[in-house]
Amino acid sequence: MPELPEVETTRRGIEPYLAGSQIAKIVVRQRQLRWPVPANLSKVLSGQRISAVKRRAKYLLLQLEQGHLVIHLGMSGSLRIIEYQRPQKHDHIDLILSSGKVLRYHDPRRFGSFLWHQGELESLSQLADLGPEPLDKAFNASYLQEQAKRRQRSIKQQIMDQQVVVGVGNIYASEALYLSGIDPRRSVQTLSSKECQHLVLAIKDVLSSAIEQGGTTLRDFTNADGKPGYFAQQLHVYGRADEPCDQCGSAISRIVQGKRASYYCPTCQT
DNA sequence: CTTTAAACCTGGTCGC
DNA sequence: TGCGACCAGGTTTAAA
Repeated sequence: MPELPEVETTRRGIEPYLAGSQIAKIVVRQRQLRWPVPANLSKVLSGQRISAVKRRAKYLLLQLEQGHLVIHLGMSGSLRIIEYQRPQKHDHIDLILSSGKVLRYHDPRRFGSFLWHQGELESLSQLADLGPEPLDKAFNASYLQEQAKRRQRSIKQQIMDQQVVVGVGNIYASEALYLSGIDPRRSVQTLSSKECQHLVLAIKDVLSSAIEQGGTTLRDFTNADGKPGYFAQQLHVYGRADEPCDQCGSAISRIVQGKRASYYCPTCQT
């Protein structure tokens, strides 16, 4: 389910349990994820202490003594902290702490990943070509306009490109374009600096408020039965084809761009 | 180099 | 109730 807010919410949820604690062992029930889970993972990681729980883009990074455990939730992955109990369907990996608590990885579609990376993060290929974090100062209007010169494509595809800016997935791309009043089909080069400014602010807004709302449900995070603290974000256009626009009442349109659905208001977004 | 399509998977929904 | 088609929040890799 994860876009950046869900990943950050997950990070905040698991950090208190993981930071400073020691890994007892790792149990892998299904190693066929996006990439195969390393066979010797438990042997390599057992006994190591987790010094920090970090995030870069949609990757979660568990900093250990000798490297990082690199976790991606793909399209359907989730992590939660539980007291040990019998694994359910699609509970692929347990990271068992010395305390007895378990970090359990669940992922029906298995597009996620669970990798061990020894040494410096800079040498990790998955992180090498990523753009700035959306909530960072480096992601601003002039940067976005500068990036627009490099390629010819729609603004929707531009902001979903992880090399341009990380963490903007299909839902929040549509939402941010709605909030800034920009038609998703517009070519990047046609955006004025004012429009770039609006779009950047909208992206920061929609992501940070989603993270904030995630925080309000974090108390549910350790619930054995429940989903991790995912939240019902108020969505203006995503998934609302043919429903009336909140602002003007026009029917929301659904189109396909780069094989992904885009939703927008044909009246408010120009 | 850019751009597009296919691939990795399971599960839910919709129409017949 | 069953079956096929299509859809799903991501990213990499191959092909054009």
